Amino acid sequence: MTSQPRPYHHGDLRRALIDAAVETIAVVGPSAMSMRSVARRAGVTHAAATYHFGDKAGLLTAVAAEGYRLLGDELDAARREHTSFLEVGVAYVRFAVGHRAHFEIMYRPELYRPDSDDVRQARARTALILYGTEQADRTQVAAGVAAWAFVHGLATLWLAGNLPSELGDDPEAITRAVAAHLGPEK
Amino acid sequence: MTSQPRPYHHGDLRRALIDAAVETIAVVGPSAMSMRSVARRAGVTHAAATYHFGDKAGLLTAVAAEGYRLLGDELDAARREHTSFLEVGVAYVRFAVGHRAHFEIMYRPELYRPDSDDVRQARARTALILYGTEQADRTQVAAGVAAWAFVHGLATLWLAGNLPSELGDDPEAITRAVAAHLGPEK
DNA sequence: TGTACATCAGTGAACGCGCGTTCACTGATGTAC
DNA sequence: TGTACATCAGTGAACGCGCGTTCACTGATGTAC
Repeated sequence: MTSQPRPYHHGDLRRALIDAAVETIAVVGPSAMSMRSVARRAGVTHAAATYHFGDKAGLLTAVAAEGYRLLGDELDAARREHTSFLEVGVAYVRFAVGHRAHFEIMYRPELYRPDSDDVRQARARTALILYGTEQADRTQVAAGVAAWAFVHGLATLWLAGNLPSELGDDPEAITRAVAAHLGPEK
Repeated sequence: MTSQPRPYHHGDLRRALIDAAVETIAVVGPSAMSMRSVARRAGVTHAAATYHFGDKAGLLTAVAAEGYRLLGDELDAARREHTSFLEVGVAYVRFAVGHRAHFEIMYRPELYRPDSDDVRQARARTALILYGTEQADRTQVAAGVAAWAFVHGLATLWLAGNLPSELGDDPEAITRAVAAHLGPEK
């Protein structure tokens, strides 16, 4: 118990505020998150959050950028570890379920600044992995988008509680099982 | 110009309030919609909205139920008019793009009462069309979910502005083009 | 090692605002006789 | 056709609340000499 209860200088409050934002979003949802509730959770005056991020959109921009970075890491790792591209899709669903708060912010661009350099770079890297290559032709892009749409839809439906219960409650297993039934629709 | 400027009794304010809610959501997004802004748009005191729907969740429940009903209608029509199941998927995407406000509310169950009878019935009908039959076996359900996830993901990515611009700007055409590249992933 | 000073990090109070809900009310409509 | 009365539909004012942002401030840290 040598820790000071409330050091005036936090050490890494920026980091702590992002974590607090993620935790808050996980509990109350993306639209109910407030600067004040985040600061409260971090044990700090709410003005401190504005000091570090400028405004609310600034904080959420940091969350979104971190989300894209984490997603890129996980997709990249999945691609290296498995020969099956399906496992990249499974990693996508695993990310969405495991990092729900990040995921929900990322796909609500009206809440942050999707054009910030930080976000654009991290997002471009993710897209690169999903499309396979930098100079993808139209066919490669279409194939990448097909896979992306499938896993994104599956993750979104899962998070919203819209998947039928017959499929079980393991989102990764569901992904593998359902993917087997994909096919050009007739 | 025989219309009275402000009749005390509206005639069908309930209907008008739902329309106003949908329009407001289309403009400011689902989380920024307020009872007051909706009433303002309908040209009515904000207390009138509470009178008709009980509370804010009540109004959004009505919007969600109407959304599921409209979606069911469109999917049903597509199934009757086309032999290709793909066109049911295209109808799904068309609905999402054409009824963005309804669609965004429907998949944010934390904003309304997804367990209300109204919503449950309309949602069940939609699911029925997507799964094909009432006593669907696990394979049929998995195939239905595969198709549903794909079009849902495509619609969601489109609405969030996340699809690469090379694919053009016609969501229905994109759906047909991209669906051709679906396949059990290896 | 000590001191002066600049910069950084967080405080706390204040601001004006829009919100959802409640409530007593009144104007309009419909029905019974 | 007329009247009395109940019910319905919407009003307008008030409530308390949490919010994002601003700002003068102070405590803590780091650096130059």
